[in-house]
Amino acid sequence: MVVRLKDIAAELGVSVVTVSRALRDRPDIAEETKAKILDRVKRLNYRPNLTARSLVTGRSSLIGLVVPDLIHPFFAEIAKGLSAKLREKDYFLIVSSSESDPQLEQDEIEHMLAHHLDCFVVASCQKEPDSLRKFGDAGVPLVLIDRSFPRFPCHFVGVDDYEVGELATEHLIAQGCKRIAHIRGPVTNVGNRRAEGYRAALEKHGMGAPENYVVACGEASDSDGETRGRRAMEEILALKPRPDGIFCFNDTVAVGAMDQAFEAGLKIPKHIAIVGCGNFHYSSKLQVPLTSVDQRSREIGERTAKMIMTLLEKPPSARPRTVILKPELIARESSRIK
Amino acid sequence: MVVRLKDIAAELGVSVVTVSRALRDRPDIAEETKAKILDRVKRLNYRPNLTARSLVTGRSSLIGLVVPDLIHPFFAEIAKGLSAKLREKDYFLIVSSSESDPQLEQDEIEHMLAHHLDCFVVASCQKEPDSLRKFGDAGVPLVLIDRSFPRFPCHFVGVDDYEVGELATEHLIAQGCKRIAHIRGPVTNVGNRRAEGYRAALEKHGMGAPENYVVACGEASDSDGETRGRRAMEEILALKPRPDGIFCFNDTVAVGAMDQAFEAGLKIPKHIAIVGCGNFHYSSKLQVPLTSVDQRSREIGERTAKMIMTLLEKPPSARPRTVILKPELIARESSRIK
DNA sequence: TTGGTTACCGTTAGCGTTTACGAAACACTG
DNA sequence: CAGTGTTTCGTAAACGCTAACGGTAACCAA
Repeated sequence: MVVRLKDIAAELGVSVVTVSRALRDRPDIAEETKAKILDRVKRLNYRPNLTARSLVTGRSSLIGLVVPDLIHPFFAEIAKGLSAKLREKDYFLIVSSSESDPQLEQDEIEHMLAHHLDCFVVASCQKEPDSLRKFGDAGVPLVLIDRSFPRFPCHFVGVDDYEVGELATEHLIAQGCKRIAHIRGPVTNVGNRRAEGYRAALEKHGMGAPENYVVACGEASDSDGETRGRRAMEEILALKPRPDGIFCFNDTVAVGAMDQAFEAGLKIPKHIAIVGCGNFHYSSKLQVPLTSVDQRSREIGERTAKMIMTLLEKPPSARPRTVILKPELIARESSRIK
Repeated sequence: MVVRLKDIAAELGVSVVTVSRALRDRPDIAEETKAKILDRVKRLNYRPNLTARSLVTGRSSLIGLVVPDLIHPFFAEIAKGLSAKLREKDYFLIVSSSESDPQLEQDEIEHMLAHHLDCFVVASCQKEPDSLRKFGDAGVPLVLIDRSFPRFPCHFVGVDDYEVGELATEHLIAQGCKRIAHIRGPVTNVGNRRAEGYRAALEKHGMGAPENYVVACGEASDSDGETRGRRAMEEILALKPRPDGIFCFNDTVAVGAMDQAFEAGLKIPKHIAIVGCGNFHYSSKLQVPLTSVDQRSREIGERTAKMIMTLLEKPPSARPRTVILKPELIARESSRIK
């Protein structure tokens, strides 16, 4: 049924190795025989069994991608950019969604390791990086994206989240906001750094913010981000004096926050200015187009692909490689106070 | 470095096969030895090499998914539902985005076939199904989703697109629209069936529509769907008398169409009612919340996973299995005429 | 001629696992 | 006690491919 190397070899009266050589474009084969073989290969519609090849070469041409949520535009963009670049080098992407569940993430990674993938790309939802050390043990390169860990040196591609918080807050200040609140994300490096950037920007302008101006909304990257945004906004709207500007952890949360504000009869940006993060492709289409900090998801995917290639081509270097992209603020209606 | 069956066998003084039996929970092994082996397996953190297993069993536990666009919420949802269900049975998903390019789709499928996946799930952008016949030749089950082909019997999961067109159009009629136009999608089964449903609904109510009320916008599933929607809307707005209701091929196109209407100074739904298709998760958050026909993407993913399981467990049956889901209209502001 | 190089191709031995088969030990039957 | 069945294990072969090595023939320089 399915054609093997052996079949082609038998038909042409050559050895299996010779056919293999022709297919992999090896130098030690005569042009004439090579042509003959390739012709037959094409006519028989032969496809090399990559599983078998993988077993002997130890390379599978498969890359693992584990993200918290595949629907989330940020990760979907990354997956797309990554997949597109990898395709050029004949690599495939195996994806898995951890649903922001650290245990599930661990299980999936453990399972993926059994498939002997060439490299892993993980946007990890772990609190501590301990479980990620198994990659080192297994000798498989790991590239973290979006989220890194302090004191865990590892290849990384993402934006500087401190800068994200700073950028958003500076913008609100420039728009004339006096009382700027923050709906912060989970207690992870990302959440912490954005909050730090937010505080730093305020202090730089001699503004500061009371403790209760920072409201946590939990694991905001999953699908109920909107609900979390609504709940956080409820708290914020109860504050006195009411904040006049909010930096939201991401656009999903911002959408929920805006909904809640509308229900309370408030106008955006007149009463409250909103800045989100992620610049999802629908953020410009919202009822009130949302100002957002772009996280360069497409570039993250592409740069990650590039990093993987150098990682796989060159001998494993001890030094972790890092690509930090500059976030970019896209100003829209939701923060246009003037 | 990496532990093999052989290593465990050597440490315990048993044969490789015995260890293999313990791991796969085979009956012909003593409980005592099995416990001893499993204990050692756990302590050494052994992971079976699934590549090697795959080579001999002929099953890889990998499923291929090829869709036109990974960012597209419809396909992203499908990927998520599929991946979640497959995980329960220890299957992984290899994804690829064809970018709505038939040639690219063919190449990717061809390449994927070399990896000896257990099953393929394809939302094909081919005009003709000829290139899909290779699955039959290769003996790999194929499940088409979202898009099927007339006169090409194949496993299929999706909604009835004729019904989609009918449902959307009936709704516009019920809302009191008198001149209903259609921004149609590509000349594929999906595009054709929706247009047929649209025409049928009109005729059923004795309305009909002039030829130029149907405007094509091309391959609308890719990322520039909005631009295509705008261009199509331009044509429609030039018609006299101007249509008062439009059924758009999908929500992305509808967004573009609405933008164009806004720019022309029109109000939605007052001057023109809009119905989209797909019910993307942002459609309810738009400037004017969009009425849309839900395509049950999550269910498609899950039902596809279920179908794959029966396909892989049971002997290959000749009869193609088909799951046709009922589309559901979600009424929102964009068509609320009263 | 001899020795050395090069071009080309085959033989052998795996890669890590599973399947098929057989053997040993033991218990049970008549 | 021979014969039969059952339980538990090992040996050998295979899955389809590639890496490593060896061998042959042809050609060239000394």
